[in-house]
Amino acid sequence: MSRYRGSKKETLALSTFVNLIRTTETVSAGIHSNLKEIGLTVSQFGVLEALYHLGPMCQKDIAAKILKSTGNITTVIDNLEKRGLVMRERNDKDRRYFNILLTDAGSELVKNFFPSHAGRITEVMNRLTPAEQKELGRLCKKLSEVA
Amino acid sequence: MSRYRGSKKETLALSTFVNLIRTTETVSAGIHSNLKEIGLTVSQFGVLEALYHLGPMCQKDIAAKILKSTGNITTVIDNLEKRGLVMRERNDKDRRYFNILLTDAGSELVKNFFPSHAGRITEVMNRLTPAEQKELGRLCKKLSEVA
DNA sequence: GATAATTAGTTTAATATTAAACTATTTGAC
DNA sequence: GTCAAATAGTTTAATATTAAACTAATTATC
Repeated sequence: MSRYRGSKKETLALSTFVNLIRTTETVSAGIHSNLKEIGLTVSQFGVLEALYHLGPMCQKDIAAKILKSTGNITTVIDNLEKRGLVMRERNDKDRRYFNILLTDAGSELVKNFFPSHAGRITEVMNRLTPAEQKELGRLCKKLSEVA
Repeated sequence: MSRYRGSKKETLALSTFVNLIRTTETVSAGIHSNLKEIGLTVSQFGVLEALYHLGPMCQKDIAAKILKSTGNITTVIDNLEKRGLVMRERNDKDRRYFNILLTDAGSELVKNFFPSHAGRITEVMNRLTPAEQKELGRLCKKLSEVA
């Protein structure tokens, strides 16, 4: 097998890319595994977290924040609404918008869960020294920049 | 908002984590956007690629390779099989297994698509110098290690 | 001021994804 | 050799996810 041979530059790029993707998926899966305890999906938690840290937002902004389509946000908000964790509030200045708000239950849930969540992330990321974390951040920023 | 205050170490860990996740998702989405051209999902392409580079495999090994559940692989293989890109072949030594093979059409598809796919990855990763890519690889490896 | 273009959100149809319960087969322990 | 445990794969029920077509509301243009 291994029927494809690229240049040295290409080989390095491919292996770095695969390494990056797999590391991120593995780390992310480990950190999010505890969400099952509170019966939330990663996207549901992402929405609650965004609302908690940034305040009420319309669905389009939520979609941009968690990098998903607006169609998907409709579904996720529907499910969160069914469980009483968020509310839709029609914007009366511009009736195309909903303002999405955390309910008290939603706010409580994030408040209670977030510290242990942050602790889990810290524990994993602290496998790197602070200098290494800063370097990783710099490399990510450079990778994201649209040249 | 911003109702949560952690230590300096925690703040660095959280921002590095978010940066890593968002960068990987953005980079990955950009690279995989061309899959629409050939009507494949990311998982479908991942399966074809694994079979192409590593040879025939059973479903459990495919699942491990692309970091998905075996239940999911059943669905993905079903859809690839419907399109004539892979075949299931019962293993006669141990009839619990299927050997999953690329068809000629599947093999052709990967062979034709892979060079431009590799090119796209190389283009993005080359925003980093080779030394930076190696350092990113080292940091990923360190992050993945179960201490 | 009527109408065209734009915008926020929903719906639809398709595939993905998981955990958990399940079937079929093989292996291991007595 | 028989029965229990383990293993590969499937199914089920639920949510996720997207692109594309759609509705309702707003803004811009003439």
